[in-house]
Amino acid sequence: MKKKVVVGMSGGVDSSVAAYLLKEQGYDVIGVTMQIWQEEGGSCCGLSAVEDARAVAEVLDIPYYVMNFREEFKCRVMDYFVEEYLAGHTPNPCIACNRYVKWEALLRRALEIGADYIATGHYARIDMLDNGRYAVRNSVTAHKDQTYALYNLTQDQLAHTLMPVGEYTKDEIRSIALAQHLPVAHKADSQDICFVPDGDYASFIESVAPERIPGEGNFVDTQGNVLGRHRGITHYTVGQRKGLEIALGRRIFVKEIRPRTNEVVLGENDDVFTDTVICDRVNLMAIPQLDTPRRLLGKIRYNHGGEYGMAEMLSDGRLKCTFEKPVRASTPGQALVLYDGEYVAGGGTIL
RNA sequence: AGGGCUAUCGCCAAGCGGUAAGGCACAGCACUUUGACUGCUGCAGUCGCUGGUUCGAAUCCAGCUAGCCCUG
Repeated sequence: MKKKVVVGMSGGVDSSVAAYLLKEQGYDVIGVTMQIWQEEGGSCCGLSAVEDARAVAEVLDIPYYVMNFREEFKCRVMDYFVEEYLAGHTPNPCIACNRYVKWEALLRRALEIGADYIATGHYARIDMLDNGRYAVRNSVTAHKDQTYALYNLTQDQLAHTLMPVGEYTKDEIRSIALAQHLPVAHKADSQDICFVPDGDYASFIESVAPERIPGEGNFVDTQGNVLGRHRGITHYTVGQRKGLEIALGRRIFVKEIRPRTNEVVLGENDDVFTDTVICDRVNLMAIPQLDTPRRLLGKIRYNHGGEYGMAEMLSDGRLKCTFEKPVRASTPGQALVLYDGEYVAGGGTIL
């Protein structure tokens, strides 16, 4: 009997080809588009996403459904996103969306309708290791790797997930889409935060929580001297230079955000490097535990080349990574993702 | 209401008689399946105002205006 798999179809090239590949591999494929937020125009799951995904499902001749995940998405992604910024952190909504919506919620619904797996169009692979653990593995194309945003998936989620696109390069995926006459073959890659299409996330936060946004405050230097006024801490993130609207005659960067005092600390580029990063909410993936310090490659943001460091668990359950070379702009709210070779060893939320 | 100094792009700042450097800020584009970083491009027909000298002035001269400092 064929294994049944639910493919999350965003209407983009990657997930469309994922559905095709799985069908070719002999799976019983069901296409699903997750409805996750209201307004149209978004790259992720707006109206065009549904239309495109439906068109692809028709070409592939697979059953297709639209499932409503708006509640989960609002709660686990949008609310989280806003709360983090209000707390002076810089969230990564894609990571939260993956763990809690794309996987937790979608997987539950998929299992409910009798599926064995869910699948996505991520450029990553999933292997079961010799130690019995599932781990996300780098895509064959290091250039188009998306493992960073998947570090937070659980063992159970990974056990029920397929990522067929990870075996190919982006060019190959487009070629397949073209060859199969998928109507989305030429669609542009998605980018930016899907629920903030214009990229103005600060205005989004203001529109959602107008009564809670902290007002203006002081820009201060590392000595505490006032340098100027800022527009509110939700407008800034560590390492930022553009948009500060303060002319000091030289490039200046955000070093720290202090929600308590509503201050934004500015400093030189050199001030924004650190060699130790501590995180909590740790999720271990390829490695079952981290009882002794271990040398791993750490990335502190999507698109970070990565830097080697010693990772170790602290007694309180937090994880500390001491890098061999200082990393730039370690930012609270972002994720530290550790790699053991090609595999995601684990990760956590930077404090 | 005496004396001195200064007035060049949003901020800082070159220029010293030959036809407006640069930095920061800002904008656009590129890069990017988070926020950032980075790169590229753009950004004073005009030098506080009004006259004068000169072939030619932001640069010299006079007056005015504004700000700063010192002394009553």
